[in-house]
Amino acid sequence: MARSSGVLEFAVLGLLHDSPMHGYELRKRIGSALGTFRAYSYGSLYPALKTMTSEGLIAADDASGAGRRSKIVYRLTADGKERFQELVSESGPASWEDEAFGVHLAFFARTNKDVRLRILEGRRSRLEERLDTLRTSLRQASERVDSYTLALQEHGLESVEREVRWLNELIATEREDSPSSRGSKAVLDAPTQQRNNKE
Amino acid sequence: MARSSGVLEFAVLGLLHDSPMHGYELRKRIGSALGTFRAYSYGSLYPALKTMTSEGLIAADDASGAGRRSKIVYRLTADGKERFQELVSESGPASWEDEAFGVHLAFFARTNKDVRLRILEGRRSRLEERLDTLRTSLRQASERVDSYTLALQEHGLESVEREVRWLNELIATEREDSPSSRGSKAVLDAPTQQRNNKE
DNA sequence: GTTAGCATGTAAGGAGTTACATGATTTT
DNA sequence: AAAATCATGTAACTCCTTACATGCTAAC
Repeated sequence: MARSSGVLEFAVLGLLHDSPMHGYELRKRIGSALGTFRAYSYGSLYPALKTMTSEGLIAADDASGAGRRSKIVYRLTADGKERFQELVSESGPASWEDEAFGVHLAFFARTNKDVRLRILEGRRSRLEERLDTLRTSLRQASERVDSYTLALQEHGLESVEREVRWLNELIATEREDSPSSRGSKAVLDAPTQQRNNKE
Repeated sequence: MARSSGVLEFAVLGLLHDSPMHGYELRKRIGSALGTFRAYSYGSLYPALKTMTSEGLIAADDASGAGRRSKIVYRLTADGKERFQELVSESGPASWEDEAFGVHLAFFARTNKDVRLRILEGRRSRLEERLDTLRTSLRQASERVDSYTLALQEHGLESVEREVRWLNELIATEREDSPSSRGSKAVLDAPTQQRNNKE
């Protein structure tokens, strides 16, 4: 029965956590809450809402008084809240990927500090891997390719470098206010978990 | 018969333009030529090569001497060259989208200056629209959302601003060496074409 | 002789968009 | 009363990935 999954489900749960909403509004909020980086069409959203309803994660308060249609307000169920807690606490490799990282960050306020640090540091280590690859390929490229391709790759490299610096600031801020609960050493040493490196 | 389309086709044509290659190598080159921003699996590439062969855009020099399989070298046909010229000369709205813009830039060396300027300026105007939206939503967000969501949106905004500055440099360079062929005024005034603004 | 990397391919399915179809409500 | 925008929904389709299956070739 079409198991719901991914960023869209996560975003819906997170937004409905604040307050019930109908699909149309949900869609706009997803677009702005997730920054630039993701917008969904109704063709994705409405079927997803149906699936999630049938899974019991959300419930439709169908506001049709008489024969009218229109305005279905969705709210989170207890199961939905639980599911959201699961998702928001996930700090493994999957949560440092581009899209997933974005949603996680958007709902950071509902996580605890240890999880936040693990995700931020995980993300950073993921980007550092990418920098390695990029720098290597750029060194080789310098002699083979034209100036445009080079410019493109350099710009890409600098973007990643910028994100790393940005993460460093976030991590520093995170450590600053209240020097972290016990277990801080474990957190500091945490990342660089083995990831499936097929390729 | 499965009309081929999009970034992958474009990239294949562009790379085969340099020299014949087999699929395996094509895949690696696509990954590096297109910077970070796109990599395709074999599950996409090989079927695409088949389709393109059946369309006559590329031809398979099947190097199987006797009963052996393995190593199919693809090369561009006359039709393929023509198709590539069409694609590379396309400077309309579609070419300023993220992915499309990336491929276009990767093959900029095979375009003429007028096309390059139209694409760069188109891309810039597209990003400026995005900046507008982003700045507006950020102004509203400042009072509603938590510091993490804010940080995410600010970082997104700055990334776009950076790309605009980068484009400005590319455009300046483009204009610098040889002050442009006749028709320069038309080129300078060109962009901001009406785009389909449904939303 | 076995592991690693080169090389090609297919089937099933996931995730999302576009285009269409419909209707309610608000604004001008 | 027309136009805009709010609101919901579906069907067809596109594009791509994953997982699997196969075999060659070089290096250790």
